Amino acid sequence: MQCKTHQRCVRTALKRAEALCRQKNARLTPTRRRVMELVCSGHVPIKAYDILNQLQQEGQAPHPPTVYRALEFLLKQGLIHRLESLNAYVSCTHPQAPHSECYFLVCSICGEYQECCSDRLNRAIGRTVKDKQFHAARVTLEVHGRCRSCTKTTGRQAPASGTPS
Amino acid sequence: MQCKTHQRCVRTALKRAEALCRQKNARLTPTRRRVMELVCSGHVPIKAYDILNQLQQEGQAPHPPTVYRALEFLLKQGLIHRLESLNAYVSCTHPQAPHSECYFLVCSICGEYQECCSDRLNRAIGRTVKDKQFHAARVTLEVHGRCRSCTKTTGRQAPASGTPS
DNA sequence: TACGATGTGTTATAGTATAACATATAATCC
DNA sequence: GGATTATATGTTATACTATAACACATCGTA
Repeated sequence: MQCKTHQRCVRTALKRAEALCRQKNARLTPTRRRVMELVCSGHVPIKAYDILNQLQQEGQAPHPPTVYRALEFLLKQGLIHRLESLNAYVSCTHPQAPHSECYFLVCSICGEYQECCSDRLNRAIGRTVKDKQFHAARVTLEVHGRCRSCTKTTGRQAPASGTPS
Repeated sequence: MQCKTHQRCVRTALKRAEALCRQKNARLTPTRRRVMELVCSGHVPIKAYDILNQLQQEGQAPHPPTVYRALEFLLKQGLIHRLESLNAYVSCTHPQAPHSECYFLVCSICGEYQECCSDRLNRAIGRTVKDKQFHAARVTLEVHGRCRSCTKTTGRQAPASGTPS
């Protein structure tokens, strides 16, 4: 984990989500809040059906649409992102910033991801696209490989999914 | 379509695929060849089940694994690519070149795609990744937007899927 | 020809996502 | 407050995407 006390990290993210929704006059209902919390709960992308299973263990017995609707809401508010190459969701690390494009580095060993926004990359993509006289609306950039700590500790194994930090 | 006579374009791609497989001692069986042909048949990404349906209309009655195996083979040979953001497949425009990374521009209006390899982009991604001390193994870069001709002809509609060029 | 490797057929099922319609809750306006 | 509208959720069913597992066939070669 990149943070020492991940619980605090989650609390912060939720506080930010609440503030942002209030500001946008969007309703962060209990279900949506709980889904947000689950997406934040690790530094690892989470799948829709893992969220569903988790909710079902908690006494609620929601059906898939409930989860997908919550995810859709959170995506729309910019609170989370979807990783296309994994069919999985991650929380946005800077939801308050009016962000252009976000890029993701995903470690194939430990499963953790980093989100990065790079002007350099934006410019490079912008130029390439412009060369082709293409008008970009949405950019998906996902890099899979080994993160720093997994490159150092070569044989490192992926932790059990859902491990708290 | 970007080419005048798309049939020739397909023939060329198939010839290239044959040569490449011969060279690599890989077996381009009739099924694989036919799947390759279908992937090449438009400048539009094609879905696995569209391939399946097409094959089923042709008298063969293959099951999903047949199609996915053929796709897997073609991916492995570098003859096609998978677009993660669409769950769809496209033929590679330069299978013979030992290519590092390929980027895709996909038009949301007409559905056509362009494949581009850019050293500039490679460098920019390489630098960003290096900054994070990340070791990249696979890069997914897919840009959705409007292609040149759809930007010119604003109201242009997507052609019926499967239209030959 | 016998053997191992590779490719295909077949059945079943896992995993991901949404359509469509009913019901409930919240926000607004009179 | 009560009617009205908009938004959110519940529920059922189904569509779409992909793979596991095992049987059978074919190919290349010793």
